[in-house]
Amino acid sequence: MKILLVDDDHDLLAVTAFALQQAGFMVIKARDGASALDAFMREEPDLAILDINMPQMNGFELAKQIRQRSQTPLIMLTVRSEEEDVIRALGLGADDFLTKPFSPRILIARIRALLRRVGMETEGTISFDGLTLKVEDLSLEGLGDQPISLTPLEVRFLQLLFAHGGRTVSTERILSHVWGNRAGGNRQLLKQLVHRLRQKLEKDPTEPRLLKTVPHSGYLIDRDGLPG
Amino acid sequence: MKILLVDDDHDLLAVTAFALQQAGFMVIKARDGASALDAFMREEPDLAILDINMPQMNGFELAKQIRQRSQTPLIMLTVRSEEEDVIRALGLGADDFLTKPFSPRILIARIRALLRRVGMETEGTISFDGLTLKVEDLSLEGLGDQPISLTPLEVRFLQLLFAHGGRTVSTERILSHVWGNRAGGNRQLLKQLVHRLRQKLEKDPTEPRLLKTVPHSGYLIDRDGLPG
DNA sequence: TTCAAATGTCACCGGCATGTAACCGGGGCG
DNA sequence: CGCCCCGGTTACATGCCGGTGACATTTGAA
Repeated sequence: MKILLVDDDHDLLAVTAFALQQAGFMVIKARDGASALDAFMREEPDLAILDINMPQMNGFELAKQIRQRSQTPLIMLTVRSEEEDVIRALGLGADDFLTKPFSPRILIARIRALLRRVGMETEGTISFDGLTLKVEDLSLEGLGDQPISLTPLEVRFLQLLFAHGGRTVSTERILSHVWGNRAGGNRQLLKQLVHRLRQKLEKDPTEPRLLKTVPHSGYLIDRDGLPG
Repeated sequence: MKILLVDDDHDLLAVTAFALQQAGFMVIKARDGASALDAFMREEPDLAILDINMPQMNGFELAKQIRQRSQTPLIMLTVRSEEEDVIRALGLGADDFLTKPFSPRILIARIRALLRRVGMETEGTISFDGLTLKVEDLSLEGLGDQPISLTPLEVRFLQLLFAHGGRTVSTERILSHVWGNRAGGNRQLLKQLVHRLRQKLEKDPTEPRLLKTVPHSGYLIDRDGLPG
């Protein structure tokens, strides 16, 4: 999991980066808005943490620039705890906001919560209406007596559908989530993934009850399709 | 957008609920964990805000119970700002965490950010007089018992009519909205779209009650044509 | 290195959404 | 009366999308 960390305070940058690395994240560092945007484009991090007060380009502008390009989760930091700042940051598209000084453990907990919400968390489990997806075990429980073992791609796919709790997820979203930008809009990849997954999950893969297609839109996990 | 608000402090519950209603949310209130869980199952809110300190069942346990069933966005509240509480709450599946006292504006901003991240902030549905157009699902509910599935073009068309809530929309406007510039003023396209849509929506497509023609002008959705 | 699982690529099919053409009937109008 | 514009209707053509099976390639563990 790759995180872009942007702050002009050298010491804080170092100590926060260290904490994140301890927690198992790969950290890209930047010290001003311009180079941060550059690094963002080059490295394509899974999440970005931006300080608001910076030379060159401040955090607000940087957040705006990033949001124009991608939906990457954003957490913003500031020393000031002005109400206006928080509202402005969240309004610009930031997902969370922390006031300095903050505990590294809390930052990490919030990162995890955010990654979980976007379906990118690589630890723990996600449950949905009787089904439990064990991310680390690559398995899904709650269908038959036996847990069903999954492949890494299948887990990433189900994570996204679970995180959206029964609502339709568009094919574009799925493609970018499972394959990243590398996918190149290749729908064939998704067709195969769905096909293979249905062989495992559905009693009758011809008539899907759980993993349903919404034509010209996307896919969804359907609670009505569950036994009982 | 329906929000479940749970807090045992009567005054705070009232004032927060009021602020949320002002912001345009529908609020379900509960004052303890047990009845909150009950209300959650019954109302199926789009988001829940839980206080941690509560009689019967505390916020942690409530969050855990909810998370076993669904991925509904959760925001947790507490007076104590203990680091352990925050980490525990986020670890249990909460998406955000606020320490009392908090500004209602910030709560609302964080709600919006969360809904946006989950994809619920977008115009996912448009309602008009008992009819609900679900854009993501390409479906229309409120006519028969079953939702009616639509095509992408039909959704774009109905989006425009719904947005104009019962007023006539000119053919030119429809053409450019549904087909963009590519339409080239081709009336035939619209004729077909209307015809096919009436086959789905109208009981007697010969005698339209819902999707009416305004000769030499355009089309409109007619509330009088609705049952009941 | 070897082998099996996971993933990517190709080709094809069937169905449906959409586009296109032709025709019908009414009404305004000369 | 005869013309034509309009909206509705029927019929058919076309292309895209999703599903499927077969096969190639990559990856990872033994």
